[in-house]
Amino acid sequence: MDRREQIRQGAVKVISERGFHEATTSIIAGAAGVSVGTIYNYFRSKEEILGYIFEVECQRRVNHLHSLLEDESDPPRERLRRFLTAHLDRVRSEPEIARLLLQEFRFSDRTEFLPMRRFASEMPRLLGRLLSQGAADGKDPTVRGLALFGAIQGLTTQMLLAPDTVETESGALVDELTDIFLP
Amino acid sequence: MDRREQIRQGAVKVISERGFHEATTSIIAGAAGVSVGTIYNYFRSKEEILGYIFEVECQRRVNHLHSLLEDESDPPRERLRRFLTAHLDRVRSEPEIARLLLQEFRFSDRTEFLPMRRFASEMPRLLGRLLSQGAADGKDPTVRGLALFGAIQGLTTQMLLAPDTVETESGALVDELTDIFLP
Amino acid sequence: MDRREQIRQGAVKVISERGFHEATTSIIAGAAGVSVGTIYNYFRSKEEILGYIFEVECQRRVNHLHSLLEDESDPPRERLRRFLTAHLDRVRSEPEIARLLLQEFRFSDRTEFLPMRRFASEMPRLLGRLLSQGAADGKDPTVRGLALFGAIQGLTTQMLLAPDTVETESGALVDELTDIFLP
Amino acid sequence: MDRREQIRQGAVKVISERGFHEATTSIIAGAAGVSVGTIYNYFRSKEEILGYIFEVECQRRVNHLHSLLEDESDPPRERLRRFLTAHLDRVRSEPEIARLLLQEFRFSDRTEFLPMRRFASEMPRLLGRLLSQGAADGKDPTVRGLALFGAIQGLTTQMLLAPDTVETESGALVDELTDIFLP
DNA sequence: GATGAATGAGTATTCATTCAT
DNA sequence: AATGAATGAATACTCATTCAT
Repeated sequence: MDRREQIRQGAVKVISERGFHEATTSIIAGAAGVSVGTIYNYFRSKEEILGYIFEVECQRRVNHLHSLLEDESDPPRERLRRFLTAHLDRVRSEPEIARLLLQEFRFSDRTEFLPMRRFASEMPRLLGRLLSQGAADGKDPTVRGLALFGAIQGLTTQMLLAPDTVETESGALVDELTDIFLP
Repeated sequence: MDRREQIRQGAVKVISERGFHEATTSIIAGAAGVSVGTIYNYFRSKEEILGYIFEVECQRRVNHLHSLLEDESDPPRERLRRFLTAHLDRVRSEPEIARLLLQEFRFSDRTEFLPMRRFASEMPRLLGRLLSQGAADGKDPTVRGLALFGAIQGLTTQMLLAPDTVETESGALVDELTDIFLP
Repeated sequence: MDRREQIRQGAVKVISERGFHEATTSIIAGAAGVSVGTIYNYFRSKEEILGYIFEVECQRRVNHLHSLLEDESDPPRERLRRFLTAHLDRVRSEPEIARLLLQEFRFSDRTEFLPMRRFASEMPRLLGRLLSQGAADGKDPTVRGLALFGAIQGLTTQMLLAPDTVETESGALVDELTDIFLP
Repeated sequence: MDRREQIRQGAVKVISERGFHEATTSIIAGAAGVSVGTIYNYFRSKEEILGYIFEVECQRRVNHLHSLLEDESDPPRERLRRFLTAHLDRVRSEPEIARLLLQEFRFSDRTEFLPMRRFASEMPRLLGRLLSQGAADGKDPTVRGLALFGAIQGLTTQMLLAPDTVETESGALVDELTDIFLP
């Protein structure tokens, strides 16, 4: 039984529901099915748990985008659609993690939060590259990458906050976003 | 002297620097030039201060957008540019407030955080309306509004986190965003 | 009401009974008649309380010895007797403090424990000076000072540990000690 | 391999460096080259280890003094000198143990600390007997025994705390102490 | 016997909030 | 209204001890 993973899962559940600060170590321990002490056999601090959650989830997303960029068999437009679809699916299937990622982002430069920072700089860069493959107009892709990254966050936030206002089915959402950024 | 305003200003300074949770009431009181006790004569709780900050700042932004919508003398594209320019200027002149707004957003549905929620639903709606005035293609403007709102947030975040990666001058940024959303 | 003093007294009682480590802040607070929080309005930490206790008590003893040294109207032998008598009286009237001083002495060089260290170096020096006034044999008084200081501690310890084995009345004890060190 | 002894030695090292309370069982285990669990196969509790350390070290000292008392071939003065010399040598060669003995003495009457208590009552008694053999003045040797015992402790403490203030070589120290107590 | 992962009671410290002055 | 001392609930983290392997 992988304790570190077990604790991570308990923490995701609790933190996404109550926020990091209201998620006490003892509640996390309860949700993970271990005792408080055990948490500290696998993590140096409560914050390290949050850092680890980001590490795992961010890596997952960055990896996916990387693989789409390397695979050049499909046109960029198609690859963007695939990424957006996968993202929205993940939001719908694991809303707690999405909520946690959006909510618990920390500006802080503590090492525990480095993965968050790297994620926030890497994703826009990669998205920018994808866009510039699609619209080879020679422009600096930075701004468009950031805009797309932000747009995705904006839509995700809305889906989590007020799902009924974004009733559009995933497919249509993806179409619209794609049209905006790769018209 | 408007005590409530005085306290709000102290709180903005302190919270934007240290985050809401590390901003103790006594530090806020110090920054505001009042005593802890006085805070509680004007606010029911520490969270109410945060709520009030959002109320003021969000209202300011919503009002501006409203006025742009009502004034139909200029074409939508021009009005969008004006809004984006004003926004970026505000970020550059009051980065602490921008940081605070981005960082302290709460999903929670406590009444104290209602202004945040309303802001997060009102702004995309208004932005959507502006966009649909510009591209009267009959499509539901919801998604585009959310995307633009998110894009603005994404750029703002980056400007605060890593200003040197978004060296583009305000004008160019505005141009690019406008081109994306009202091509 | 002098809170710092009030807390010091509560702490002396509790620490002398249970030892520093078993004396929890909440028990100290209870004994002092204040709440835990109040302790931290007057002391930075639990250890600072111990430091303060030593500061007060050590100062008291050092001062007394100083005054005896300055007053040269009586012969050294008489002054030594007066010091010993005063010391034994204090042990009998405030055994908890004596116990605490003997028990909680810390080798540690944390600033909180500086008063203890200074006490442990100052007293032997002063006692040595007193002895050398009495037996002007030109010898270095260091060793005799330390020996006397230690002898006093030894007797005190025994009086606290097993009072019945040192049944000798104070006067006789003082006589014997004086005879040993100023024969 | 005598596990109990092995653990005792690890504990002496760790406790003398960090103090009993900061010496965690796991650090002791590490220093002893066994695992935490093993400690509890040989000791009922952490405190029992401390008790055992005192038992061994105190016994060693008491035995030595006993043997000096029984061997009446040398005059008492010479025997006192031999004891003091041996003691100071031991302090210089094993300062950690001396430090531990001085620092971790417990007034508590828990059985674990009985050896300390017995030591603190036995040694002065034996020292008193030695002194009374040397100065057969018929006086009760109790006080002088306690005084000598305390004096030895006082000098030892100083040697450990501030070795440079007691630069006198061992021989001279012994001479002075002997002169004081057996003039 | 040896191990070391799991346990959870125990504790110093913080800080929002109150209320007597 | 303004103050700030007093409050005590709340919480992260430690570590002696146990016990299944």
